[in-house]
Amino acid sequence: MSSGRRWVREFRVRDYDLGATLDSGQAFRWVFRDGAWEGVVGGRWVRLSSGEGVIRAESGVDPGNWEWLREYLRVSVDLEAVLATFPPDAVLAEAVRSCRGLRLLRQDPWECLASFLMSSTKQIPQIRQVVGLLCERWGKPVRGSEGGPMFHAFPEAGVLAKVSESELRECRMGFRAASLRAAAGAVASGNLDLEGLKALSLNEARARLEGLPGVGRKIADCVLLFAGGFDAAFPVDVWVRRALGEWYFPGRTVRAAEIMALAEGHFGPYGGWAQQYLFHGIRKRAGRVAPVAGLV
DNA sequence: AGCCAGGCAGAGA
DNA sequence: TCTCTGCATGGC
Repeated sequence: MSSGRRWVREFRVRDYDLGATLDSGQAFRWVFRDGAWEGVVGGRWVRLSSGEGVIRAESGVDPGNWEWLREYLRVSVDLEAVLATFPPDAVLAEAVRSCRGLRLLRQDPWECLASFLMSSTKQIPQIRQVVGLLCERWGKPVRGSEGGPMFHAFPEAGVLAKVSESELRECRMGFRAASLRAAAGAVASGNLDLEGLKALSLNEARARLEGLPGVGRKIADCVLLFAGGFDAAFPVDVWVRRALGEWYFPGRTVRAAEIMALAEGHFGPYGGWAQQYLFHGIRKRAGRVAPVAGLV
């Protein structure tokens, strides 16, 4: 083991469940090891753990002023204020109770888009595997500490744009490879300005993303919610569809249009957060969530 | 062994 | 506008 210098920063937080946040299907690169979460954010390795009213971040290389991590974790978001915007219904109250401290991250738009492009009809552990393979093969090497083991950043769009479809398929992503390659080309060429989406309306930004092959309503909403700052974007996947159907329309079959109308109209300006509570809540109930607790 | 997974797009009704 | 289907791959 290296005994070199370590940089540490503690963020004062309350009601922040790091495990639920990092392992609820928003991001796919966090690994829980020796009591902490290890990952790479914006090309920087970091190790996160929960303490008494704080999130503790460590790195073995100079992290600068840590603002990149504060932004990623959205430490300054007032969760109580977010929850106060939720409609007062019993279903949502129960979901919030079962996932106390779950928060949304602010991720890099390219990593988020690419990851969710590879996600369709895959289980979360499988998505993690595919993303991991992609990073190992084409991501820039990153060290967590002087002389320590090597990690990898998420591959840049410009790199993936030059990779052949069959090489991408070697990362086990199957038919999704062509879409990933096309998206990488659009981003690398400047044809699609992901940062610029943040200045658009939700509908405009969504339409831009849906212009990419392989990106429909659901993947677009994931990117807008998890990376674009659109807290009202409400991705509807199989789990959320199940939760809305079972809990808001119990005992009968529901048409897809009814689900979408509820998703768009019921949950308010932080609907995406409500969506994440419903998603994590029903997956928890189904036994699909690893029991790593840690509410600060 | 067969069904399902943080979907999408094209075809046919 | 709805429903059906193929697409790759792996977990359960």
